Amino acid sequence: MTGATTPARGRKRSEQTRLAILTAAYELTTEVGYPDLTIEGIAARAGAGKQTVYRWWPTKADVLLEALALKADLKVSTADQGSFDAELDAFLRDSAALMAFPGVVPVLRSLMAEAQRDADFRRRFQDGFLIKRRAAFETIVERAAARGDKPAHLTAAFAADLVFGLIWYRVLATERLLGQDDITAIRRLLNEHPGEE
Amino acid sequence: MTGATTPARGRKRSEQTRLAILTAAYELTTEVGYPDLTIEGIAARAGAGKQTVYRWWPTKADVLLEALALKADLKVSTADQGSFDAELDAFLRDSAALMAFPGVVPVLRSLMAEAQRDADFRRRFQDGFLIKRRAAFETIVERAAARGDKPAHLTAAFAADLVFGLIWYRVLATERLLGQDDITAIRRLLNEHPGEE
Amino acid sequence: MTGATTPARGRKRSEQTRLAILTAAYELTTEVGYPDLTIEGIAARAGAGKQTVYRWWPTKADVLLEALALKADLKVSTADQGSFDAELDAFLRDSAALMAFPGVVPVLRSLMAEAQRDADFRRRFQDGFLIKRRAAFETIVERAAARGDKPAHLTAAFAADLVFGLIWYRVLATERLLGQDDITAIRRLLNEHPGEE
Amino acid sequence: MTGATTPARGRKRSEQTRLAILTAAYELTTEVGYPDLTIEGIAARAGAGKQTVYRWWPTKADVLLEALALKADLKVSTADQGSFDAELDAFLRDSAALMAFPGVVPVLRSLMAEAQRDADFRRRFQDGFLIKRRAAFETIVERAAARGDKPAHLTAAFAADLVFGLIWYRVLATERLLGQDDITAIRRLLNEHPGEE
DNA sequence: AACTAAGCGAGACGGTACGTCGCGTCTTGCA
DNA sequence: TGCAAGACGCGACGTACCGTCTCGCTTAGTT
Repeated sequence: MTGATTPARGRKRSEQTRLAILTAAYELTTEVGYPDLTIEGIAARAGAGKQTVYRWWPTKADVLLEALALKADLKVSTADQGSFDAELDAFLRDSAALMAFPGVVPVLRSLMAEAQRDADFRRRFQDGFLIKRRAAFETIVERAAARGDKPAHLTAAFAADLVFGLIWYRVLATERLLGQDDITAIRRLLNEHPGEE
Repeated sequence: MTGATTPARGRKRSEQTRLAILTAAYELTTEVGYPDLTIEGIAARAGAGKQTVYRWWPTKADVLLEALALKADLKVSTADQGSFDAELDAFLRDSAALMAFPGVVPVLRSLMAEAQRDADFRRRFQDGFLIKRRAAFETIVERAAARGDKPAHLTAAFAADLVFGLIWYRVLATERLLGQDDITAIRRLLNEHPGEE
Repeated sequence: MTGATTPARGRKRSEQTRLAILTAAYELTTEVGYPDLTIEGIAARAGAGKQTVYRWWPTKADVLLEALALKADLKVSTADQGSFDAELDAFLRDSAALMAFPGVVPVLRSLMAEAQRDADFRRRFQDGFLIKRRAAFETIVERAAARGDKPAHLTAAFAADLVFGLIWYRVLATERLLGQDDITAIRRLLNEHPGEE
Repeated sequence: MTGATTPARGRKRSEQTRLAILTAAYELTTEVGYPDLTIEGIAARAGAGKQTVYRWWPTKADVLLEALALKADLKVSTADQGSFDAELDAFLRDSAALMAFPGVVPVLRSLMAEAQRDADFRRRFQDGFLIKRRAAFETIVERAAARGDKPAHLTAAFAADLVFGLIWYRVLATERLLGQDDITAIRRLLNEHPGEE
């Protein structure tokens, strides 16, 4: 049971409006950029009232966070591929693919930026995005450990910090996105000499 | 000569006002947070006119970037310490020390966030902060390479991406700042099996 | 029969809800004032839905107009008292008594104000309130004329304008309500030299 | 001396903008009516910012009150004309003329309506309009008293209540404005038999 | 010493988005 | 069909800052 909430009186939330708002937010971000994205603009483009936006999302960043899930495939493969290296490769390719979706990189930048400004959104962004992806990665490392496949001295947490650090640093601080050479370099780094001496 | 500008007629820029503005900006950021930092607020707190702020800085982020240099020691040791590992250790300790300055972490977060929103400021932030620190780190790696001290397969650029990635990821995406254990882990990672072929 | 409407299908109008709405409107007006009186507020206080209010009254002013009849005694004595002066006295006392009902003066002010803004309500207010009271007064004057009791040069309409003008002006433009001295002054004015030619 | 206010620093108020706002308010009222008059609309029509309106006037009614003085001739003749009746006649003609100005009657209705809703504006309306006109009228009556020209039993205050009551009642509660016959009737009423017995 | 530029604090200006509030309409499900 | 609940499109509210623009004053050189 999901709680004894009152049995849903009154008019129901319009799914059509919800989608119109999410789409409008995503498109507007790519068109005018996040700083010029406004709740007013989202509502106007979606043919919705401002109140309707405010009723369901606390900030424009939250709209965008939900829109991201609607527009881009956020799934990360964590299937057992037999070896740590193969799973790592799959994970990194998935990540690169996500960022190749049109509009995703600017949205990610904007959300991370917003997370620096708004402590409440920071938490929602961590819970709704960062932690999920991190958990997927850590699953891989832990399976590798169970398999005896993992380099020594490499905790799952530290490996995650390294990998996500690299990805995010590239996005936030440089203009160089993750390429095949980077994937190769990471795989070599994390696989080197799994504590054999 | 950097241009034959007319030899400074009229009243000179007030250094006192400049410092008052930088101090006001830094303090206000720690007090109310970057999003609630306003040019109006800075000017009022500094006892200055808005025009004076706009005359010398394009955005509030630029004021803060300059204030950071005023308030915190941005120097990084790049002195030759004989070994890559020793210099790496010194560099990481310097970095951790910078972030221990009161108010520095919130300011760094805010500047990086602003760099995601404002493409012009992004460039100024990269040139005025990110690239400088990166150059210092790369100097260390290159000296190690010259010394034959550097791990194989590790370019200076990739090492820098890894290290700064880790540092920034911790600041931006988590609440865990760089600790002694992290420094140890990085040193081990970057020193492992130096050039075994 | 007033029309061959289908003989009332479905649920009947709830008298209880009607009274709850009228009472809520009246009380809210005295508590927060007419400008802050809202349909939403009335419905909420009455435990009714907004739709129910809109179904039966076009505007909040109309609710209040009906509530006035519920809360205050709107009856004016027009009984034949033998003389114009006696009937005038009774009429003026009734009027003063009405305005002594708690909450009546603010409501009258609000309704008259609304009548200036909304042409449709203006008509309903005139028909449902102003004209009725005016008719009562003119009845008195006309009976006086029939009796030979009426001052010369005094038409019923002009006398009504004078009397209602005085009463309303006091309410709308001053803080001085009608007192005994005013009643005396009016009686003297309207009775002076009755038909001396 | 008009007070030791600080000696006017900063940019001065723009008289041009002030007039544009007053004109816009007056015109909009005649075009869309007072209820649909909005500060936003006034500012937009005047080519001004909303803040500029709010800086100088507390409510739209105050804008209109000041606009009235700009647009209509509010002067009332109180010159000594030798007799009470002549001065009364002049006063009533002036009043009728004011209300013949295009747009004045709707504005007066709106201001009086607003004075019923907003206690603060009520005071400003009384001080800035009602009391001034009343004072003019009472001057006339008092001069008549000094001249021995005034009817007995007629105080200046009561006469003012009667006259302004009639005028306002006509405007607020009826569609019949003050005409020549009304002026005649009032003159007769206030002049009749000046207490000669 | 008089003149001429700036720089400066102050603050009014035209804008624009904010987040809130109430409007009047429209489901939705129960009586 | 009436009704309570409540989501919806809409649009004005009054506020907050934006970045620009006078103002009058101060502070330097330049004549």
